[in-house]
Amino acid sequence: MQIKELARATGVDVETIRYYEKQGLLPEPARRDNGYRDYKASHLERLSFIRHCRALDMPLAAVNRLLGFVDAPDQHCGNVDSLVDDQLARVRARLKSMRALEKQLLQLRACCAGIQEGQHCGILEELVAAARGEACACHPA
Amino acid sequence: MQIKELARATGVDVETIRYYEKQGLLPEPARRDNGYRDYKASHLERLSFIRHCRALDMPLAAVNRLLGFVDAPDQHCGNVDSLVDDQLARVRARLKSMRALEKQLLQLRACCAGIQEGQHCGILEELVAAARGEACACHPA
DNA sequence: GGAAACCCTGGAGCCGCTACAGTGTCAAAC
DNA sequence: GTTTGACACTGTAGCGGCTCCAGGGTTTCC
Repeated sequence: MQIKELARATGVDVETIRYYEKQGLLPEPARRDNGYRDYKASHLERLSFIRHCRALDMPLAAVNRLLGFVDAPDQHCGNVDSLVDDQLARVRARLKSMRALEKQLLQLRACCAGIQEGQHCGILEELVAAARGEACACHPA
Repeated sequence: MQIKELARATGVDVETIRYYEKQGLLPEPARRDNGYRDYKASHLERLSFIRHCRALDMPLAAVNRLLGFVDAPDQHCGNVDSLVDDQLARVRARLKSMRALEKQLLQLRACCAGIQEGQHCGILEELVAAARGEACACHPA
């Protein structure tokens, strides 16, 4: 299988595949006489695995460790568990701050609602006030 | 005011302040005889403004445009409005995908619940199955 | 006069790609 | 046989928003 076929089969960009190889996530495939990479089914599977983990937004380092467990399946499973837990914790932390952010932006936007009379922009005034340390709509005291 | 004082007053790292200057977000301050930067109150205010926008997770380019509106306040306010709207849309899109992610990770973690008998790791099996294109807990068909 | 704490510049590193430039190879069409 | 086009290769640079480091200078305090 040429790289393009692997790319099509997995939905991963060609450059990304080469990048994963360079990062040691995907084993180096055999080469044809012309130097082209020649992938086997095992590469496809491994690449799909990687993409699946990436779809869960795991950092490549975590994916790499997971691959290590796949390769050495007699390892203790608790390590896998904690990788997933870590990822979950990261996602939840981000969710929390994103929710706060949404609220702040909504409040900020409300400052501008319909005024728009040239000189006075409620949003800008809010932001400038906030920069002066005063209470602001998005970050109330 | 020396850079360290400005850093303390705003909670921004010294290196980050220099970075903002290099990026054109913070105007170059006067220099003392020894070459040290000498900041004024206006710098403090501007830096606070930048940090406030960054706290709303606006990209620096958007912050820069906002600063332009601050400097030329007779601009039409609708531009400011749409900057905030864009940011809100970005945040909401990320919120959506993060929520999906949380769900997926929860389902994945449930595969492992308490089994842990050496050889069989539910999570790994899930991920490997998913890589084979089968339905998986985190990404059901 | 020596140590600690500050300042400077310029450049590299982080993540996970993405996008080149410059070159080589192969298959099909003319 | 040659020309086109799609594919392949390597290596390097860029993105954002910092963060850290090396290698130097300055100030302050004991």
